[in-house]
Amino acid sequence: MRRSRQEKAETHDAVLKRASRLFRERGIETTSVSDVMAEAGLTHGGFYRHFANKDALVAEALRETFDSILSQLETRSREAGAKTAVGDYLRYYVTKEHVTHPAEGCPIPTLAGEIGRSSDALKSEFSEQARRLIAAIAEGFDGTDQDAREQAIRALAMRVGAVLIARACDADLAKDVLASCR
Amino acid sequence: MRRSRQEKAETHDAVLKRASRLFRERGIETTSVSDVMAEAGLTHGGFYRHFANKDALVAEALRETFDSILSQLETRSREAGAKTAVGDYLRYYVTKEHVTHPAEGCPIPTLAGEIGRSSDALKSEFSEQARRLIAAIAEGFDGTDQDAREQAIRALAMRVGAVLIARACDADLAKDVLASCR
DNA sequence: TGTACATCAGTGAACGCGCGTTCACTGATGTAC
DNA sequence: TGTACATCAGTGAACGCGCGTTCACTGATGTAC
Repeated sequence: MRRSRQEKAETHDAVLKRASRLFRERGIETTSVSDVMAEAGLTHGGFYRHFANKDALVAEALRETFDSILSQLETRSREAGAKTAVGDYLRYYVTKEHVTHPAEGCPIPTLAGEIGRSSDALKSEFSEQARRLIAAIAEGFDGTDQDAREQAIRALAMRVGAVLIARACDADLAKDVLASCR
Repeated sequence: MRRSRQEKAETHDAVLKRASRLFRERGIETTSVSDVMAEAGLTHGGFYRHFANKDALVAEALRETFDSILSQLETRSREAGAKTAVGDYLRYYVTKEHVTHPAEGCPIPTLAGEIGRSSDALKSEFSEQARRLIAAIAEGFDGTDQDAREQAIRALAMRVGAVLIARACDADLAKDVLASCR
């Protein structure tokens, strides 16, 4: 039952994409290796042909998640300019759509809590990705580089907090939180 | 070995206070009933004389946590006025102290992610407590009630996001995030 | 106030369960000639 | 190009472990008289 190199690469990619969605939807600790493999149509045993352990999957899935978000942002930026791209992203960030569909959304509100309690290696991976996102958002702001970066951090932080709170609230309060942070 | 009514109440309170700290420090899912009981100097078996199940502990501990924070805020508000009390709280929120000591800090950055994925009952409890905190923070802002409330939500959301991100980052990025959100 | 009995706070062994990880196995793919 | 053998992707049973929860038990507290 050995698979070709290409088939292996396809499996690896599929596992990563399923993991990326599941982690954002259910959290890291609450998503099992078996869950991820089953979602990719496989059994859990084969997992260790692709990843050293669950931590390695988490790190790789995190990179994959940010890669996907950043590449969308860059594409839109080339099409319509950085200001529009960033404006659209920040507008989408505080929508009901984003709050109710974490699997397709930003990993920060869902995963940052758990990452904060995990290994330095994962924190370091997260930091790298967060820096990239902040830099991309800063492209949409005016002023000196330093100034734009600070504005980007504030814009992101407020929206991360808003989505985090909105997801933990009843519909009524969630609505107020989103409206106030628009 | 039966204990008096007062001793039972003291035990209940101790368990709640330990749970409040542990949940904020390690997260809900990652803190076991045994951990909490051991921290209170007891064995796990007695837990069910105090709580129907772990969910009930989580809900009660969440209320206890917010009660404690709000009572501190109110005391300070009576001493120095709402503006100063709220100003102090928001300043403390984005300090290194708060980032590195989650056990004594606000439960929102640590627990909101997990609460968002849990039962409606817990979300409803969280919503009630969040509304109280928002109302207390709004006391420190000017304008109409509606206006002050929206400012309070924005101020809280940005700081929740900042602390959440800072805890998941390396020291370098954490510093920038806190500085930008001050 | 004293006594007899019921109650129940806390203990520690035990339960079923799902977790991350390991491993012997299968058979198609990769490689060396 | 064909053949023989080594490799290894994926399977599914098995592992040790810690979890939430249950339960028989102990003996001090609470209550009824």
